[in-house]
Amino acid sequence: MLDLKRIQENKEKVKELLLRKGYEADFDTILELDIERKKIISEVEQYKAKRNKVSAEIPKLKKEGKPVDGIFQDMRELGDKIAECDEKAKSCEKQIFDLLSVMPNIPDEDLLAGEKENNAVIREVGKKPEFDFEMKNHVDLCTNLGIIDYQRGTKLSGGGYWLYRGDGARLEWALLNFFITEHLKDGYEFILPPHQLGYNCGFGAGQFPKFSDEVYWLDCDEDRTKNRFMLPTAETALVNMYAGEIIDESKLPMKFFAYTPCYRKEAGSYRAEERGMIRGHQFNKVEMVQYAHPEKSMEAFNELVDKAASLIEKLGLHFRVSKLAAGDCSASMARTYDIEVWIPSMGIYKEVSSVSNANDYQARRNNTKYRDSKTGKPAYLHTLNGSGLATSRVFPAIIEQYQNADGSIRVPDVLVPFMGGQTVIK
RNA sequence: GGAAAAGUAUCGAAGUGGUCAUAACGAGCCGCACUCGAAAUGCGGUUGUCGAGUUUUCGGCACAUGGGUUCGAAUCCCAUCUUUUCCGCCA
Repeated sequence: MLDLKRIQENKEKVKELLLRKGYEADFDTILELDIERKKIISEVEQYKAKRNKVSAEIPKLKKEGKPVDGIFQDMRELGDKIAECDEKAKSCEKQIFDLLSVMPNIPDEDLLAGEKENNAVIREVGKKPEFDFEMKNHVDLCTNLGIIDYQRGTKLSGGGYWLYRGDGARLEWALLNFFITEHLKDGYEFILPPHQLGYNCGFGAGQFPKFSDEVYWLDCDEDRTKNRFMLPTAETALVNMYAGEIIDESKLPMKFFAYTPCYRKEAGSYRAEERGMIRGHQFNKVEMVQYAHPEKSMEAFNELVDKAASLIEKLGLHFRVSKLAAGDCSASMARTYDIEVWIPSMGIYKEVSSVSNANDYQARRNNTKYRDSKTGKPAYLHTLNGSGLATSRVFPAIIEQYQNADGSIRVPDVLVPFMGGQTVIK
């Protein structure tokens, strides 16, 4: 949710920044509605003040035995006026709210305008592995080893689902355990949230109302605000934990991570060209979230980027870090860096982590505040999130980058302890 | 899923149509006094939000949420949510 005050004070600047995201904002309607709203409120408050004053006198008059019928008549009329104004003010507020609800976050000023083509690689780690044999893709490797069962996954649930089997399930679990262990070392609190969330969580995270078709809905109420959905990322849960609360400043930053599967419809996506486990309807992910003081949120952001990168680095995978152009950041985010791992068979880098700073956008939507020690007043805090990491992209990268000539897979050193000492999958 | 009870500030809790909503009473927290210091005691302060002025301020709204009745609702009525207890089901 954007700050109406910031729009009032810097209309053109905000407009320009949003345009970098490819979003053409119309603020005039909203600003007019706000003026109208204030006018009505000023008016109705005078009526209400009068009603309160008169109401307080009625018991006294009654005690003195004075007639009050005439006053009741006047008050009834005043009551009607109040109801009418309240109605109008509410309508203005609702319109303003609805307009603001669908506006994306303002990108940070240093972001370039445009889409993917303007993303900038800011860091590259390791080298593309070279093979002195004919390299295979992860789908063939996994199928031959029997560690991923695509066919039976499809049999159970349709396209975009697979089964992890045997050493495959073990490798997946080892990855998750490795991530969890690393985050615990860094002092993050481990959370296992519900996978089914209420509408308000989707709204708070900024996914709804605009992207409510991208998740799986439970229940059948026609009114989606009454239904629950399967979370598309643990961020949706973590970022709403403190909705409506005022957090003591001394508790910031608060650092969490959660493991959940992520459920996504991925309707109309690139399924055809993305075989295997690159894009599924259900994948495992460990997600990191920080609640930060606004002045410290860049610091938190850098920490999250470094954490995500260090996980891949420890796995010994070749990857790069990209700073996304404004238009490639998701709607809720002011700034995003992607960590992309090399998938040899595809000849491209694929996102394994997306680290973002929402600034106060999510906090405004779900009303999460901290008490500022300087002013003593509550203020919106900043929320940040980053995958740490999504296994479904790391897994194929490991399979492909660690493949041997005979089709077996060497287990990355850091995972060996989590695989019970096993060093090769064959 | 069924039944009953409950939801008021940081916590416990009183208020059951107007005079007791910033909200009694108790505790916590902050400041001051007493003290060499602490404890104890005493005094004062301690919600959020919106609007108008912006140096002191004034006013509206909020008693789980949303409606309704009324000149007037924490209080009466309806719906929803949550919690607790009991019953049912269950890993």
